[in-house]
Amino acid sequence: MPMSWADSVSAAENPAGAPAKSAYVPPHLRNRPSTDPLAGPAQVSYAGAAALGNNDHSGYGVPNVVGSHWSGQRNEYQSSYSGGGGGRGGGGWNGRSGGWDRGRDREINPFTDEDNEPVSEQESSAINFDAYEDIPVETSGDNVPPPVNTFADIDLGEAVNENIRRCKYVKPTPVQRHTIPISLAGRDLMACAQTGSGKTAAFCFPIISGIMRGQFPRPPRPRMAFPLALILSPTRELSCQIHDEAKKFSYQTGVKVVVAYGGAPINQQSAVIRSETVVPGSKVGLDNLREGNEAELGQGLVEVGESSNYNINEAREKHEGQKFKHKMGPQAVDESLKILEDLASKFLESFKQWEEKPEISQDRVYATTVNPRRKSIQSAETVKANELRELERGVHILVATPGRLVDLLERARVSLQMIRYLALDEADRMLDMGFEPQIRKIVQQMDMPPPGVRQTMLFSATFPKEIQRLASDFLSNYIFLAVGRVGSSTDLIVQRVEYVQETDKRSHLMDLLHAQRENSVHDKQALTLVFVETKKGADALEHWLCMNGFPATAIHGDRTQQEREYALRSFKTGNTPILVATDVAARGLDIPHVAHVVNFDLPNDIDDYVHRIGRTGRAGKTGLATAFFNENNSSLARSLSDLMQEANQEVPAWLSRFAARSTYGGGKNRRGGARFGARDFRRDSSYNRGATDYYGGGANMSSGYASGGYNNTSYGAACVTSAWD
DNA sequence: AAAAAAG
Repeated sequence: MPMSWADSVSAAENPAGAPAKSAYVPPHLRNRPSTDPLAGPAQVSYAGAAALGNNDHSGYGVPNVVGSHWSGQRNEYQSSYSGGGGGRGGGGWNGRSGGWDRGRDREINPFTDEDNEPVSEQESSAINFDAYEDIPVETSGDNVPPPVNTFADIDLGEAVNENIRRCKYVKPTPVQRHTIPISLAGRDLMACAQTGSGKTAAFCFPIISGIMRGQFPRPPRPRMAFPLALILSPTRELSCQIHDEAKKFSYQTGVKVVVAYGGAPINQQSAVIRSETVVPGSKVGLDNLREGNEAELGQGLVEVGESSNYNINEAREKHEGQKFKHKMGPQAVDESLKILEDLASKFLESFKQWEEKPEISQDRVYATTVNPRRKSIQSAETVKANELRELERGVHILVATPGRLVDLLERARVSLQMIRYLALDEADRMLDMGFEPQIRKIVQQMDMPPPGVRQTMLFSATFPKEIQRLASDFLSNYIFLAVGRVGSSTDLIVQRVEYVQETDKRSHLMDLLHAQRENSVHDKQALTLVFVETKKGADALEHWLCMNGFPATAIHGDRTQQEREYALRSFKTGNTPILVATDVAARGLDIPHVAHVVNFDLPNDIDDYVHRIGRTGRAGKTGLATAFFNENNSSLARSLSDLMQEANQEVPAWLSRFAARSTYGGGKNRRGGARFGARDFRRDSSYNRGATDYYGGGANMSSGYASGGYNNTSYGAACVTSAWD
């Protein structure tokens, strides 16, 4: 067997004796259930797959079992990269003992912090699983691995199975049933499935499981992150959501997930400093400093002296006790102050750089934080520093938005040369005009292994043909999978179109909201999501609604990240049950209990419409989608009326007339037929003309749960809702 | 034309 691309890279980068040749396992050989379990703890040099062969989960729930998961061979490399396994003596975060281990042993349990009240028996039994019984699934491609019926049929490893149980996932969703075997077989995938169909788990499970069992070359450089898997998504909120999910799925597996995105800091990023500007001699505000999620400093202030002296004792005097948000023992305070010390010295270092070298240097992160004109350091950059630090401490799965990732790549803080898994969520958006150059840069122009070496999975609810063509550049002998739209035959989402002149929209909306208020007196949780076309429009409508006594908030891309997250949280919790949004909220976001989506302004693209209304009717619950239509939307008339017809919705006569009058403009031909978001473009005659019948198998149809074996009694489990997200 | 994504 010739040396693979990855082998040659790791061999070149790893002259120091990492067993590169035996370390790389090609995708088609990975994840074999028959893999010698002994290979786990003994040989894993990077991913720490101890959990695989570790069926007794004595470590679970017992925080201080040192090394139960990272008990693989210790060596200097592992110590310096990921903080090492032992904790005592060796390595640790930033050379201090206990950094990484502390984080691992006290890995926060993502399953306990659910802010939602538990789902009652009654409510959960109301979840309409029957709606999914007949979801059609279409696959095409070469040698498609057969779907599985239960999680038990899939060998994801005991640690992942445990997390599936903790998530209360009873059985795989249709997209999971098909996708997981495909990705476990190492195959590339283009999957067309509605958000809320369980696709995040569908690509996370195989990635996590693969990382746990795989053997990978060691990261060649200590100050650079070498993720094994990359998950890209088009908005910050969606990246966060994926990160949160992935944390659950990887809990206690030793697989480390990091999220990177732009904008203001949030808690999920491990250490967050907020300070507007930092000037020598002034105070550095530290807020919400977190290390391994176990220590939190609130509103602390640290002096940064002009003389470059940072007096840790002074800081201790100031901060011990009262100023911490959460009470921490002296040891925790001690550790936190070490963190402060480290941060402060980095600040000072950056000041030196500024003084000595006003030019911004590319690879010196802190240098770029300096604004020579204002003689200050900008706060956004301090965030980046923390994200970087998190990355430096080791990452297996990186979840990111494209802009920030490009930034990290240009700064050479992240290398993609060890990527084995690439997942694009909302792939059609990622490959449209706005994003495509960045995605191409990331996937094709940096150091990511090519298709065939890495495994690539693309997911979206919609997949226009042109986008499929673009996307096929990123894939190798892929399988196309289309899961029928939920609600297509079951009317889970009732779609209504109303003719409303531009000037009447507000009063019309008010009527809707009034009616809804009356109907849902006893159901305070009925949330309404109102989509508008512009950011300005979102601000204006929010203001108008508030003026008129409706509890509304708004989200759009011109708001700060803090505002965006605040709005989303406030909406989710029902504090402000009306959310006015631009398309930033159209895709992928999982907001339970959205009862009504109002297209105050219709989008110009029918696919955007599909994504927007997909925010309701989730998890088998019914939802309502109302659209305001007028002459300005005539280009959408045809595709909208076709879509509604396909979904067995009532199409008003006036809309049909609009449709008949207009040419096919605003939308694309929905080639997929009534029940799919798209079909494999390779099956189009234009593509296959003259070619051998490579995909000769054609489409394989299978009806969702036709082959049974399901235990219907288990459908009513609590929190099953989230299995679909 | 607008929105999103880096600052």
